[in-house]
Amino acid sequence: MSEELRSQLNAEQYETAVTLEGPLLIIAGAGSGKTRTITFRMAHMLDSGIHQSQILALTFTNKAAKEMAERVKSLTGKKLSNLTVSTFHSFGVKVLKESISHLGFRENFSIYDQTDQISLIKDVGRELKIPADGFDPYMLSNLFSGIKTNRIKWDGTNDMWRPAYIEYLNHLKVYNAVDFDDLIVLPVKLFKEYPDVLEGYRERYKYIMVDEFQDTSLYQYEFMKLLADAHHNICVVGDDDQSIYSWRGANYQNIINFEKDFPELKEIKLEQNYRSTQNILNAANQLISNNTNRKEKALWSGMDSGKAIQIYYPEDETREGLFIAETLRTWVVNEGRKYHDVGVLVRTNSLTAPIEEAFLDLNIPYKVSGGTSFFQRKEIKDVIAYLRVIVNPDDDVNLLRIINTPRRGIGIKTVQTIRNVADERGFSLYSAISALRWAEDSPLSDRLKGCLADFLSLMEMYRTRFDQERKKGDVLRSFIDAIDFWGYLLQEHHTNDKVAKWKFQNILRFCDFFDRWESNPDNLSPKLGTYLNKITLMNQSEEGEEEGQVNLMTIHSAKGLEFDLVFLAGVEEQILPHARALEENPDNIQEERRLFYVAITRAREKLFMTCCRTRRIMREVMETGPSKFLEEIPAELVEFHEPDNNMDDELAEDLFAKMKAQFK
DNA sequence: GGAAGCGTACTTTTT
DNA sequence: GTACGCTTCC
Repeated sequence: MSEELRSQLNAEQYETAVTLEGPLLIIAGAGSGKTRTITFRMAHMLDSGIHQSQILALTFTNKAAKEMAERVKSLTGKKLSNLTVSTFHSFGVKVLKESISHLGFRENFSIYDQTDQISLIKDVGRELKIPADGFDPYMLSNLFSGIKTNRIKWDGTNDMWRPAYIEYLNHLKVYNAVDFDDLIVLPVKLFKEYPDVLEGYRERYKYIMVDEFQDTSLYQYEFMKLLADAHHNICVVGDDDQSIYSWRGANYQNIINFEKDFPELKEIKLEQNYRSTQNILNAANQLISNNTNRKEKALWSGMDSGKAIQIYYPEDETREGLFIAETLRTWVVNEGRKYHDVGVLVRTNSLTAPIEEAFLDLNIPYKVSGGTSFFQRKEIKDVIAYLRVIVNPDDDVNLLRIINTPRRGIGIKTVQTIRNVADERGFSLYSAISALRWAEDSPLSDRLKGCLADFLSLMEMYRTRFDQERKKGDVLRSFIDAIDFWGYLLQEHHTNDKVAKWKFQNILRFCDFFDRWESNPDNLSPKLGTYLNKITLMNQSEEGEEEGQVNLMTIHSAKGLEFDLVFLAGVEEQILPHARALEENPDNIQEERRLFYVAITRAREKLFMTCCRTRRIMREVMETGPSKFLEEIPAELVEFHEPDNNMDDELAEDLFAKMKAQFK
């Protein structure tokens, strides 16, 4: 490694970056320069003659994958189109794309997100005539996920759902569809049952790196271990204190499994924090020391103690939003800072709404990450559903979504008839429609047969066009025109054509995304199916990295990020710790504390927390109390700003109204 | 049989 | 805000 790069790392970071062979466990405390260290490590690998195609780096979010790839590229100045940096799930897709036929699926399979999965479970319920009361598709989706990944066993309490689960699996197979869990579970199955497939990947990927290791599930660990077992060049980086995905199967016991499975490992701790002031760090350290069963860490910072943590008690969530908006604007204006250096964090997505309102009122530029993503919007999902059926006609869930959207006279009764035929013959709906189209003894009227025939020829025509034509973006535009989606939107929103216009704008944006993806030179095989699989795994529209915007997001999506100024809103009992998490299992208090820890350690210079005295939760105004986690932060690190009781409600209301008017 | 209109409940975190 | 269910109308 060059002297210049070396001088940018401390001793432990350097050791991490130059240890390329053998198993390596990095315990990287919050803000310890983890990303920098592992990008340097990858750069060093490339320098040492390891070919880019031999490296596999696995992350949890697309954002993290993208960032890591970009940083390695800019550090080395190389193009690196053969370097694999991807999420576990995307890597699973890649494996399945190549070899899923062994498992009885075809390579044009659909991926079902939780929404699709829930529609499928509803269909299964209807088919098995399960009475609606006590049938909770959302709960079942979690149960099935637990069963599939061995986190939950069948027992006396859930046994009655077994037939539904079996039916669910059958349907996936018939529809040629896989769910999110399958993206990990099926590759593992493939590796175990077809050793030559596994061998191929072991040959190729000689160096593996796993980021956010504390968030791996037992299944993902197995996936990773199968790949690494041949050569043992595996580096995992994690921090048990930042494990916040246990509800999704993450299990930081994997750190212990790793020590057991790779006993010759080298362990390095990165404990110097380069991010936060000493005050912020002390608060975080004190808080997290209340958790048991941690790996001991002594995070220290070379920085000044900095400002005390500020705690405010707004009257309600509207004023909380205004307080945050006001305060951060003052900071930006008075100290000449940028809006993008501010992060506003919340426990749940629903808490963003009042804060957004305040930002809109005061004209503060902001962006929300997480929440309902662009690709989850109804109009976009509809278009995607069409494309899914074009790629994979057997995909019943998506077929049902679009068969009568826009309306083409195929209603519930007709679908029911088709469903019966499909079930009788073990067909998918699409095959059943094809069979019924010309059938003499068809139970359908000629008019309906005509509608179905039109639908089929539309889909078939565009399947050919998407296959054969170069500019698929234009094919997509032509398709949207052919189904008259604009007319449909107008009709659906005849009371408010602004909504229709906005939705159509989104569709056009979607077409633009598609163009950009298609014309990206790194994109070796721009096939429609590949694109669909990619966006199903994409949470937010990666585009739009605009500067100068306040970042508003959940704590979960803030992991890995840092901001000069951080606001943590809704620091109240019931919210942080979240009531539902504790209800599920009182031990979850530790994970809630880790969430709080992650939130605090996002801040570099200044940290504000707000607890409302009352808050509207689902239309009801509730009295709320401050989070008990606040008591775990040493008082000398904190400045409390007690609510001003002299100011009565009306007066305050008036004041805020004036304040708002002033900035309109 | 299919479409349109209205009311109600929903929101813990994400690949 | 939105998705779903129920009722009513064509």
